[in-house]
Amino acid sequence: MSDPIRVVLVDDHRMFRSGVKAELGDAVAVVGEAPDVDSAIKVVREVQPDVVLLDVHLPGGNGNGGSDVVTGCAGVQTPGGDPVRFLALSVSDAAEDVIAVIRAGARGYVTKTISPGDLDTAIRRVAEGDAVFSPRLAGFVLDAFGATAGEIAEVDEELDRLSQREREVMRLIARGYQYKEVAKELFISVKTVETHVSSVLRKLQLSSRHELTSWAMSRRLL
Amino acid sequence: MSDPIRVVLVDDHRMFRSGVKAELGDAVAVVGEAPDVDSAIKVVREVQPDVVLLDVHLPGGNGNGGSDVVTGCAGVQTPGGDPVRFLALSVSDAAEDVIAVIRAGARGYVTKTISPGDLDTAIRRVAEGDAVFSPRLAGFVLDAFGATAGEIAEVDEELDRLSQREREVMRLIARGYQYKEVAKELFISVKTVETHVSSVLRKLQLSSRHELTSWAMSRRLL
DNA sequence: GGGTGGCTCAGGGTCGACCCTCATGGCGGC
DNA sequence: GCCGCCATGAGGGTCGACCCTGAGCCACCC
Repeated sequence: MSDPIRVVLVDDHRMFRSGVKAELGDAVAVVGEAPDVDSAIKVVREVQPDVVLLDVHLPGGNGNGGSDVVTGCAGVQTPGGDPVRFLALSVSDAAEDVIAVIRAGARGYVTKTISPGDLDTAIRRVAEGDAVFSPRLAGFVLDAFGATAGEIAEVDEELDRLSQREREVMRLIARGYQYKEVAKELFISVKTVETHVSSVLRKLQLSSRHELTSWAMSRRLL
Repeated sequence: MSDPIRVVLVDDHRMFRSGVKAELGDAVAVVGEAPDVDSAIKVVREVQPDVVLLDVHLPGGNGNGGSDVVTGCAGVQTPGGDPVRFLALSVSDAAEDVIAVIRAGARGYVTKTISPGDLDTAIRRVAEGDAVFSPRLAGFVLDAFGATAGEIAEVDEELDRLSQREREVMRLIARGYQYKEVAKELFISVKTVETHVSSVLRKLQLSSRHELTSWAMSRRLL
């Protein structure tokens, strides 16, 4: 297995990161760690690892599928070099979490109950370009993707009409964040948040944040 | 600090247990581990640790407050020896989780985002009989227990402090009704609705209708 | 090069949410 | 009879939510 695989760990619990490192030992080289989305992006840019092992529920992410987490990282690929692969590591085995993550570009999804040996294997396979899923998840992952013939598409047409940024704003608003808080969270101005919210409400044909909350809940986006 | 404190770790994620051990190092002696409720009880009986550090959401527990986890362990005390203390370690910062755990007999509750140093301190304090809570949680823990004078009251005392009319208004507001709509529904003026809402928010120590919604949902009042 | 769409922001406006103070009348307890 | 709680409501204020217009920047596409 030539050189050890270079891995970046992203998880907001330092304890957990430490545990993964301890359990994996020399099997892989942990070349970076990050507790949140922003520093994750930075670290991944710097060290260009083979695999990013990341928790789905992160501060800065919305804890809700983590698509922005992964897509945020996805922009980080070096055109010339080897691609950076993402392996999601989550406590959740909910279908929507898994599908959102895969949709966002991750190559695998395993739960935190995985044994160190299996995790090692999963990391290697992802590094080689394979897709890896915990056995319990494999079934409905295949269902979801088989059913939609190629692209994910179709799943939620209304949601698809929103841009990435609009979706991020939408999720926070639906959760009860104030504009000011959303602005701080996303590092943009309150005015920009207003603009995005207006677009979201218009595109979804809703008229208030309360309806947005119901809408989001009915689609299990929260 | 004489002998190191003897700790049993209970968490279904081996990675996490390993991380805790690695981070705490020699500060405490991890004398046992368990991934689920049954083996936790067995291990605790065997080794009689000073402190049990346990995740709230465990297989075998109901993932819903974890009271059976802790009560299960609570029966394990040796009459003669030093008492075994429980420190809950959870990803959740939801009030109901915290209160259920405390109610079940735990002496502290910290979130998994805690730093190793703080966790060490928390373990020591719990071992000495103190109660320890993450700062964010301390507030409503005190509220919950101060308000109910000793035992957790059978009925919801906070809810009892609301008058009949206030409760009606509260329900509608929590459902997303606008003041105007509530007024029409109850045949009173908007100004009266405002007054009631203010009372409700003050009595429940909330600050917005969004928090009201969460509060009401957490009590299944919707 | 021009068009399109996404992301960013500003000014300025309406209206709802929430607060404080104040006032009325009824009802029950000390 | 006074006090306290409740229900009702008004006046007046601050601030957040939401809208419209307009605008600059960038990336992509034809």
